[in-house]
Amino acid sequence: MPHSKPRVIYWFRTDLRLHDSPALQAALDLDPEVFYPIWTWDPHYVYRARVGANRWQFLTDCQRDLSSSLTKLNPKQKLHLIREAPQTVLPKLFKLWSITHLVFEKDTDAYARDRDRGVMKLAEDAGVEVIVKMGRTLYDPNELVKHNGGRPTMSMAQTQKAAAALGDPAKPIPPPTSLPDPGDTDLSSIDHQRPDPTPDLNAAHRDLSHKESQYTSIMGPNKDFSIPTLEEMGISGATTPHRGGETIALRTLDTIISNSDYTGLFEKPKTAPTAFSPQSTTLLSPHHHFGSLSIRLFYWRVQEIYQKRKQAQKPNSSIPESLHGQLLFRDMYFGAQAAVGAPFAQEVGNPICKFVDWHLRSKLNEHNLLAGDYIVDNEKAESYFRRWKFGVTGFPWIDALMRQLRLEGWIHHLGRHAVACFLTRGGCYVHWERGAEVFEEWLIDHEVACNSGNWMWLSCTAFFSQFFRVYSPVAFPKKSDPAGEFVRHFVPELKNFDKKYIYEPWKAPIVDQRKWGCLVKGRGV
DNA sequence: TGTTAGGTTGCGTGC
DNA sequence: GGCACGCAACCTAAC
Repeated sequence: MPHSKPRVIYWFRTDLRLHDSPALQAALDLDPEVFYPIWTWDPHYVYRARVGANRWQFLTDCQRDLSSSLTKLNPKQKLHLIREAPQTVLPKLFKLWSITHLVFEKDTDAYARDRDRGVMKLAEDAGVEVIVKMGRTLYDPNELVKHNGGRPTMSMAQTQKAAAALGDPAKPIPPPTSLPDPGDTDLSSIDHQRPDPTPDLNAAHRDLSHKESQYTSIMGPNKDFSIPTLEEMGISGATTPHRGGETIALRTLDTIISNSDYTGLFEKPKTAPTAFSPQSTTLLSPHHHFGSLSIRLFYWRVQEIYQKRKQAQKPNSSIPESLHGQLLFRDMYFGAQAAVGAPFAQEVGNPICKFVDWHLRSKLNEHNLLAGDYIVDNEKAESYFRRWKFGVTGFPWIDALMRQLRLEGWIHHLGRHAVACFLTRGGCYVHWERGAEVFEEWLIDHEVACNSGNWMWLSCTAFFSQFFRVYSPVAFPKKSDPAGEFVRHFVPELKNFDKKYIYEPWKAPIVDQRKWGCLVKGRGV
């Protein structure tokens, strides 16, 4: 039976918000007869991407918050979380729900691009119209590249120039004030396809005493499209204090914006990487990753502050150190990624990445893409790598950062510089791809474009080449934390050490080491 | 085709 | 404590 009004699936992915969503707006502008906000619980991310407990928690925080916001707009609505791969379940939904339109925000990562290309073909086959809108960055990365002569955006100067040609970023659009009903949602007639759980890159995070049950039923254990719990994922050990969701994101943004001096004078290089509780930067990056905060809303609210301060003749910081600069850096990396494509996250086949004969090179698959494993060419390098990962190098500054990363899923940008420099050109000569994989696993704000870009930057393989600028694990943290409070917090075995030795405890006399309760250098070593 | 200046965020020294 | 300077295996846009 032909339908006069559109029947729309809105496919949420990394755009977990209602405010300033061009794609959501486009879906609602269709004036749908029925509207299905869905999330597909994709086995690719569950098993084949590296995602630790803290990021799973952040994601499900965002999903729960979004779902409750949808319900507030229409009590019949929620985020319909469907536990099957999008590639297999979407065609079944198109048919079952007589869908006319599929709408989603563009995702620029390699897997997502392939997935979306496939899904668009399936939609075409089913006679479903697809609407895709860019909403993740200040500028469409492809447009930035076009205005950079078709080349990857490799510096802030290039990015600023291309951005200037494109004009101001779009103004944010308000959230919807109402939502149409969903139609019939029962999926029990669907032939549920459960994924193959092997190989499971996240096996280390699964608690073997719990059996995972995330894919047992397509609508969840209570057949209500519930968001999977960490228990259902078989994952335990989320330890981060940083929580997700649009509500928290908007509240955090308000707090930042309400501090005119902080917002107007923000200069990244002057923020302390040793500050914790509270941190010295905004901690909004995970919200940008999951889309619980619009990048354009942040940009324009900061712009308002700049304007007001200018009128009051107060100083403002400027790009690249300013808050606007931080947002533009993100666009620079997205632009570079867009021009390079899938090899952006690796060295081989990546035209912007310089070859260095690092230890622990990646194994590649038949397409010359990372195979998920690496070659141990050198036992010492492997040992350095493992000690780096788990925060037992013996350099307190490095160990404190890596422990904070594992525990909280976030470390300051300059802390990331310090540990990345240390693992690669600064000390261990381990391949930057190893470090990037650890960040992928542990960061709650992991973003392929920014992560790969920053690792190439710090390893001097792209974007940056002044190899002689090395972060000292002793001198660098001293600048902002001479007493070593950060180290004392995250490496508590050193908490009694005198500040004279806090960054190089091996220099403390053995008698003092005994007195302070931690023997760094035993006799005979 | 050559030269030059500049690049978000270094360190150690000396004043 | 703050600043200037040398270090010196770079890269590349702009002229």
